[in-house]
Amino acid sequence: MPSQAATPNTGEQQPAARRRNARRAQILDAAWELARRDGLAAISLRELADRVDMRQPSLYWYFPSKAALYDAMFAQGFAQLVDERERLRLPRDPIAALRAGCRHFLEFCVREPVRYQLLFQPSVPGFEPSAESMRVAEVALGYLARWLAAAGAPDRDALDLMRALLLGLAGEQIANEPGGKRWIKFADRIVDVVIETPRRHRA
Amino acid sequence: MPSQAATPNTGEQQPAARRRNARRAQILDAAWELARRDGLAAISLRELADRVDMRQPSLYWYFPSKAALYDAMFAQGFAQLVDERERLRLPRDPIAALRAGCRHFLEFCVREPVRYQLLFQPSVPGFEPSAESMRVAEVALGYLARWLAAAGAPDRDALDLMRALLLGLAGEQIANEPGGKRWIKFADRIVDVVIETPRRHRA
DNA sequence: GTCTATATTTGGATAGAC
DNA sequence: GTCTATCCAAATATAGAC
Repeated sequence: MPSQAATPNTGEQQPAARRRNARRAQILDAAWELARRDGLAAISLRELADRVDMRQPSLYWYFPSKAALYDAMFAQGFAQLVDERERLRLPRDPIAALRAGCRHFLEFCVREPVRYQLLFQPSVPGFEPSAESMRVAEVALGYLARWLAAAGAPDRDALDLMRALLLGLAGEQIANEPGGKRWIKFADRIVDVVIETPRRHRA
Repeated sequence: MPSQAATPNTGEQQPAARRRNARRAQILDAAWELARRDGLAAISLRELADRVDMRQPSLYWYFPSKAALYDAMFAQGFAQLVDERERLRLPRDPIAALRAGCRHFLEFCVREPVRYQLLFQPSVPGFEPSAESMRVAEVALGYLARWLAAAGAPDRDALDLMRALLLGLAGEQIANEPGGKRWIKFADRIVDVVIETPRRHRA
């Protein structure tokens, strides 16, 4: 997992700030590694510090609390999603574009199950993302909303349904057959459902 | 939540065993209560013991470990689902029956979010249900499989898809609007998808 | 910025008397 | 069956020197 967007990183940075951000990114990388191995909730600051050749209290110079660490991971995860979506080369046809975008989203989820859990499931007992991190999450959701609107489904129901069905497929794929396609192969089918059925079901 | 099926309860029971099972059920009830308040992973054996007027070590006479407590909750949750499904009065028409069964499932999930998390999400860090508990879970899944088969979708794909879409709706409903219908109102629509689309999508 | 040392809390689990 | 007493491990967080 690339250690991008560990910090807003907007504008110029003094060398000191640059080094600090690089170290933060390094810590985040190690945190994801531990999360992959033991689960998100089981990240230990002691072991995390070991991985980056630090003593545990030194982490507090980079993150004021463990919750802040989770929050940074949360924001980083959505920043990665936004970044990948920005780089996608989508077909011109809006429906084909929506399909491709959804397929990418499913692949994004199953590629890193632990990231999926942090971003889309209430996975860490006491953790709630900060308002700033939620904004990044909403930016990511905006892409799906625009793809849907371009494909002829601009309403809230379509977005709700699309999100739920995609997360349902991703969740089952990850829980039951990580690495396979038994669930995510239904991607195109559910896209058709969302953009086709509103006419027939006048709820 | 009724404290049923705390224990297999098959055959006759000596009075001593009966009292023990009643106490187990009482402990389970209190555990669900704590889970609702603080989350599943945050259940503390000390506070749990307080709730049933015991000292913490006494719990170990009823459950050999905390994992065993979670396992009993897991089995109990699925037993409740099976029990409710057994009592359902379904329409004769197989498609209408499938719809009703799915609507009930969604209602079952949103009625007790913490139970949904334990049964259908990897919610407690180290917990894995025992083989015996998994059998109860499979019995529950069997109902959905039979309803689908009767409605003309006997294949594995239909069951996979149905499960994923239902869990997707339930998960979003619980996460974003507990108590509402913004997602579960799509129940009938996704049922139609699963039983109608196989023809058109020859995957 | 990073360290040592430590505070503080909390948790699950066990031993053994009664 | 239930208790008291205790163990042991692990965690986050803080204080303050350098």
